[in-house]
Amino acid sequence: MKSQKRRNEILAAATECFAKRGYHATQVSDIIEAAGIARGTFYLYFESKEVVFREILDAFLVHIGEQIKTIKLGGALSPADQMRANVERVVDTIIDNPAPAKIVFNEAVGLNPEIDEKLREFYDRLIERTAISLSKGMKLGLVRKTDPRIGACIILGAFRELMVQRTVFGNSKISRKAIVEGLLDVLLRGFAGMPVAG
Amino acid sequence: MKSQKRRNEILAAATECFAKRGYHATQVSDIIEAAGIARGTFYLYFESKEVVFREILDAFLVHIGEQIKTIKLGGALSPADQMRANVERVVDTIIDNPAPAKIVFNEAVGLNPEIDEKLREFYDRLIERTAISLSKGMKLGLVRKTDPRIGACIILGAFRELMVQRTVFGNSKISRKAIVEGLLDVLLRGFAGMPVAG
Amino acid sequence: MKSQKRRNEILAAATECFAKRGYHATQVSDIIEAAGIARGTFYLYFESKEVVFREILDAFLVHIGEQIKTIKLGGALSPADQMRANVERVVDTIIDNPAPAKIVFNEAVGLNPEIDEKLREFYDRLIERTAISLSKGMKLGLVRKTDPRIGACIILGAFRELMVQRTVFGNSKISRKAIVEGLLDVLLRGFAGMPVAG
Amino acid sequence: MKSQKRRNEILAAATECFAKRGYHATQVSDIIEAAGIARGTFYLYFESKEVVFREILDAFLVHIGEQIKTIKLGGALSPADQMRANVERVVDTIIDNPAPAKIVFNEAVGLNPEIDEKLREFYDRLIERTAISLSKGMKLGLVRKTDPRIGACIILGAFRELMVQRTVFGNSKISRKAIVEGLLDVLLRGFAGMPVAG
DNA sequence: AATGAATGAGGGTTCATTCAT
DNA sequence: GATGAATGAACCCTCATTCAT
Repeated sequence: MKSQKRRNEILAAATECFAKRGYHATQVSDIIEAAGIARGTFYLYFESKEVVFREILDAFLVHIGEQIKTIKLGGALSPADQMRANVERVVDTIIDNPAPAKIVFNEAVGLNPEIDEKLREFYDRLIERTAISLSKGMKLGLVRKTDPRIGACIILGAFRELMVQRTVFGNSKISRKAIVEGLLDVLLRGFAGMPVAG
Repeated sequence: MKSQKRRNEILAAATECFAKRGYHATQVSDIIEAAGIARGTFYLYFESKEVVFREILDAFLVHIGEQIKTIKLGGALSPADQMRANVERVVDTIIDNPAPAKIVFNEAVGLNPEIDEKLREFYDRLIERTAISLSKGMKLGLVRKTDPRIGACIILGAFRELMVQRTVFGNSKISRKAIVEGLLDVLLRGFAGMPVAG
Repeated sequence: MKSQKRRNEILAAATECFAKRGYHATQVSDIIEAAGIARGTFYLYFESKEVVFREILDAFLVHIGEQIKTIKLGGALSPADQMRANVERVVDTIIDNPAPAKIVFNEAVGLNPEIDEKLREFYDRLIERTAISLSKGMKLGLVRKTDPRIGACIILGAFRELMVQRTVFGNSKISRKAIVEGLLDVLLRGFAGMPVAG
Repeated sequence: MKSQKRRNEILAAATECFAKRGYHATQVSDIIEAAGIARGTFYLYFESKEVVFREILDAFLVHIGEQIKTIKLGGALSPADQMRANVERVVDTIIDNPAPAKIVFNEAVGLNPEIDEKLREFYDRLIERTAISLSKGMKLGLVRKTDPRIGACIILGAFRELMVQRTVFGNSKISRKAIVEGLLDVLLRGFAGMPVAG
């Protein structure tokens, strides 16, 4: 109850610090100062600096994962609309949580093998799910025939880059709408201005 | 002469170490061991660990930058072919230099404000150039009308992701050809299997 | 009344902890867990961890001291029997209280100057009393002429070692009887198998 | 060579500190101050505070062990003389190295399970060897029939106590000669002033 | 130029003790 | 009396950098 609240305060303070300074540059001193607590209190709630970091990461990845619903046929929404809804939910989640997003994009890779593994798994699953969706779409004629895994990488990479621009570099000119519309438009129709032979 | 050779040996050793372990996890001890030199010798050639890292980064970014030629009209090659040539050169450069590539993708962001600034500049310039190319293409009717900066982010993000998969995760199933063809195919024509209204 | 009982519970729990893990390795957390009380409660009954330790030590030393009666002449028991009775009482006390015994043998020296001083005083008094008894015995011809303090050290050292074997190393093959008989036999008659010149 | 010398300097400084203040109370700061070196230098030669302690202990136990020669029959020296020589060598070694001796007697037990095990083994071997010697002596009629292990404990305990008095409590009134003569005299002939029935 | 022993600032973690409820 | 969350001084160890040889 109250203890949970204190825990969340520390988590929030740590998230801000990690986002602002990065993992290595943020000292436990920064976190406890930001949280307004004593050194010992920090260790009352978390085993170590690394554990806090991991928990922030985990929670955010889970949260993001929950925004992505598997696309189903025959429902009220068309596959394209379902996809758009997925994109919108994830974009909103990231825009609403810039600090953990920045941590994931910026700081998480290369810190330690376990964390790397966790991130890799998350990303692999994401690619896998996307590739499967593309494959289904191909069977239904909704998606052109391409290598689904390469396609998944392209989709996620494009998406990731737009989010990084917005979150890490703080380029807020890149609006929610521009991201969603641009992504869907380009990825669906391509850049080519006129039919390309091939 | 000989001194220049020694310098390059250290640089090479450091590149391997940074690629394998990341910036923070590689100690100066690792570098000098890999280079087969004494501790003091390292500091004869480089001011600090950070300076070596910066130099590796710089050299690679310059090298990559050199592979990208501005697309010109009216030459021997069509704009599309020039673009393809650009993509191929960059892909080859990255595939041939996996260690510095891994460093750039994995480790470079968040280390320190100066390095971040440098990376950001590099990336900004890349986006800028890409966006300008897209704009030109739009004027010529070669490229569909879209927000050129968003388009540039999508292109670079898609590209980056494919290279990360190959370099960082060591997924060598993603061949040079698959990258180039997949990227050009999808980005030019889009995923949509049939004309999309709108 | 009830308060006294709670105090004793804490004392007992602390004794077990100190005996099992040693002074430095037992944390206040161990004691309160063993006692089934809250952290603050511990400090209602004792000023500090060290004070508890001191109290355990004191009580045991007093208790041991009470088992040793000054040997008197002309009573119902011979001096030898009085000595034997002393030895038996102390052995029994130690065997019945292995935990505080282990603490005294194992942990008490070197912790802090005050405790050291207290132990030293106790031991000095023990040696003094033993030496005086030996001196008296010498005057009466019951004890051979030797340096009484050296003699006292030998007696107490031999005794101590047997008790340590039993208590600290848990060597229960060393029975009460073996200790008492062995000690009296050897110390009275010596190891020599045949009269030794000198 | 020079490095070995520095190592020994640190070892010597640490030995003094441990002897003076005890293991827990001596900080690495104390050792480096005593050795006149910087903090990092300490860790250049030893992994940790505990490792230095262990090394001091080990070296001293080995050294002591080397002073004790197995008693042999039929040589130039009688068994009694060999025993006396053993006692004299060990007493001299301890008197000449009061600091490590104090550490072994005072500080070593209860620090950590591994160290405890090592000390216990050393002591067990000592008791074993002594018990075997006593057994042999009994067969030859040189030693009266008693439980050899109890006898060994008595001998070692008596010896230990005399050395503790001298080393730990700094009681230099207990001279080398008094220790050797007192020990041999009492242990061989016993305290009894006149034949004791039994 | 090369060496490697020496340096010491810096930071994460522990745990006995306190105090508001 | 009892509780347990909060405190913060204390201390060990790391590692980039220096400098005498």
